[in-house]
Amino acid sequence: MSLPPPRDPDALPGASPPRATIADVAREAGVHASTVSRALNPATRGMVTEAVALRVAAVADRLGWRPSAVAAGLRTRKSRTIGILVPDLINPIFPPILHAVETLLAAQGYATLVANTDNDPAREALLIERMATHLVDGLMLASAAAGTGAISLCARLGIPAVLINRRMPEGAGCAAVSAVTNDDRHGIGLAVDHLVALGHRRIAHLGGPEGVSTATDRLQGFRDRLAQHGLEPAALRPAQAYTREAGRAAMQALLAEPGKGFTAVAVANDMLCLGVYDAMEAAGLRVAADISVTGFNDMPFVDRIHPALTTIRIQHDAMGRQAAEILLAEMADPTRPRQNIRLVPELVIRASTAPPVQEPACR
Amino acid sequence: MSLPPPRDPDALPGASPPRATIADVAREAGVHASTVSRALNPATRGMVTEAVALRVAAVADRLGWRPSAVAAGLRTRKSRTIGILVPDLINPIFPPILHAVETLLAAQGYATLVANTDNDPAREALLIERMATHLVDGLMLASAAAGTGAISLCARLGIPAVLINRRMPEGAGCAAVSAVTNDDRHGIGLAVDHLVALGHRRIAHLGGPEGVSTATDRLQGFRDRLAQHGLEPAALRPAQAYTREAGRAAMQALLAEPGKGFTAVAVANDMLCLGVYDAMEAAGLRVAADISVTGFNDMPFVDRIHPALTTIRIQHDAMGRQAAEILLAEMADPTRPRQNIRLVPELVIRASTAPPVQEPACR
DNA sequence: GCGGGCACTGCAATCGATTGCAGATTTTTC
DNA sequence: GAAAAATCTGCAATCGATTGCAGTGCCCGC
Repeated sequence: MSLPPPRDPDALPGASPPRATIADVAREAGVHASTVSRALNPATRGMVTEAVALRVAAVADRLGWRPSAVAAGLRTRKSRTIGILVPDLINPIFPPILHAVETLLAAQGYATLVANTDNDPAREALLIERMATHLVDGLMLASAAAGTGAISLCARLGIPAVLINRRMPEGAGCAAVSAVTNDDRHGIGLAVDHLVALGHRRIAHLGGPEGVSTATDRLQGFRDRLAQHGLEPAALRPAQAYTREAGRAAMQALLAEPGKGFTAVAVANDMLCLGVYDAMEAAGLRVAADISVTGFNDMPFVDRIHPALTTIRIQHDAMGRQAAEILLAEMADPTRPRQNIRLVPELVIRASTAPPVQEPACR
Repeated sequence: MSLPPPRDPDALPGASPPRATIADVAREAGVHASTVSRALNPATRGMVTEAVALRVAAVADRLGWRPSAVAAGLRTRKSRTIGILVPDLINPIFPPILHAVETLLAAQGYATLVANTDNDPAREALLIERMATHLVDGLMLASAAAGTGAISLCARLGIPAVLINRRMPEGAGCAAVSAVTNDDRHGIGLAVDHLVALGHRRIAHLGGPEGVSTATDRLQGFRDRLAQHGLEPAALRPAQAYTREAGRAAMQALLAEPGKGFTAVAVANDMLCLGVYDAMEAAGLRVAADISVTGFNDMPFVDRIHPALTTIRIQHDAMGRQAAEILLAEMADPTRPRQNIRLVPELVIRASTAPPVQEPACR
């Protein structure tokens, strides 16, 4: 077991005890610093005699030596640090993903640098630059939206990156970066199938913010599946952001739209659904009874909102793990072919969907 | 504006373009590297002639030079990185706190290393060691529980630390570390007052895991305030952890307890309340109508669960900001007296509390 | 018994920036 | 106009670990 380095008896209360360095260990063990380095690094340990390795390890332990990731990083140009950018940690779908990523990376000895972009491309670029400054070995981007230069910035900086939950549009350098996403088209299709099976014919879509792959894919999937059922969208409207407030505003607008009327709305994201509930409550409409609502993500606690949300469950955990694994693999071999993984989501039926009433509640 | 460094035309696809160093800038600008360093560092820029500084800055910009935090850190022993340890990022009270911390620190040029301890003291110690390895300038601990050596480990490693949301027990080295917490005793008192005002006389407490300051303070506050009303606790039971499942188990046990019976339960934490709702549903009891429930934290979305939770709202944002400010101040001046800040929470009345029924629903 | 080969270990350079010190230049002052 | 002071800038060491190369010693085979 390691002991703390001996405290300097007359050290100032605020002064930290000087950490033992590799040179201290070398002196104490009677060998050269380079030998210490080799003995203590599992990868090079075979290069030194067993006896020396043991002695060095014992001394290092006694002195409480800890490697300096900074010094090693300067020489090796690797920091054993991975950066993770999320648009907004407050959105509860991210913590589970992050947890999976962090757990896997920590087991491999990596530390994770986490930052919020707040959906601001300028801030995103700044944070990537800053992470480059800290010499991150790789980046996980849960924040990338079309048009932000995030991917090309990473490429320019020479930082391996993978996308989580979002992907680049087909064609546009799609092959340049790996991504682990949900099969968003299929997912929203499940919601449409469910609503149609319940008897709904006038179905609206409340989408995500433009430029975000989850939004465009879900919109696309919505139209396609509806068409397969021989139906037309009853109404379409994107939210300004994936927030509760944006969901409320968009639903309010949808309800105010003249004409058509709809008996169900497939919403692009659970967070938006909270706003949809708010808007419906304000308009005196009942979820399920008047208008059926489906979400997307099955984020924590939506089983406890009222009425419990019918939604599409995604694989947070697998998403985080797979993305981390791909990143590690690409760091080890940058020429590795890029991957585009789609995890398949499933429908979770709860209480926010019901057969339509005869007369559409909304106009 | 900064331009990317010129691409090497025959660079391998996987090869990253070599970053410009301070020496490159020095050569190009016709000055010594030390002058470049001084010219580019805002703090030392005054030591250099304006004209030289401008010229160096121009060259640096043209070459796309970015400082290497790693190299600078090696020399200065500062990484411009702050570590943050949370017990479990999935608990939604942490993301808002983290967001506030991250935003404030990022504005000061700090990056944040985030890790989950999963409530495991061994993992916590390991992570602290690893962060020390990465030379973090300071640590924010949202995970500290009594008995873990986290604080003394930080002290031994010479890393300034502040506690968030949790604090050390009085006496036990309480002065050794600053903490920003809620006034948990007062907070739970508000819940008790509210329940008593509604007419409840048989009130139970479902507490947090033992050894965690939020749990002991809230328990203490519960007893004290109840005593002030001339009442005794109807029942007391700690949960094993701050999780939904632990809440369910504890509530189930509470409901099975023979004797007394209670018409209301003050729960130590919103997350536990979700489990309480689960247990009551399973037992065929209605929240509010049969047993009133109060939470703590006002975490996101509890206004949308059914029935909407009456709870104690804490100041996430202020908590994060103040803790970050204190940490920065203590990093700048380690002899600074420690602070113990208690933020005052407020009661948010929703639908999970109601006057008691005549006959206690539970036994 | 001698040379070749192998297995260790030490030497010294290196990563990229910072900083105490000293030298050089300019400015100030008498 | 010279001495003193102030202002810049360069030199070189330094932070702590890694690693290519060279050297030493040992073992083995012929």
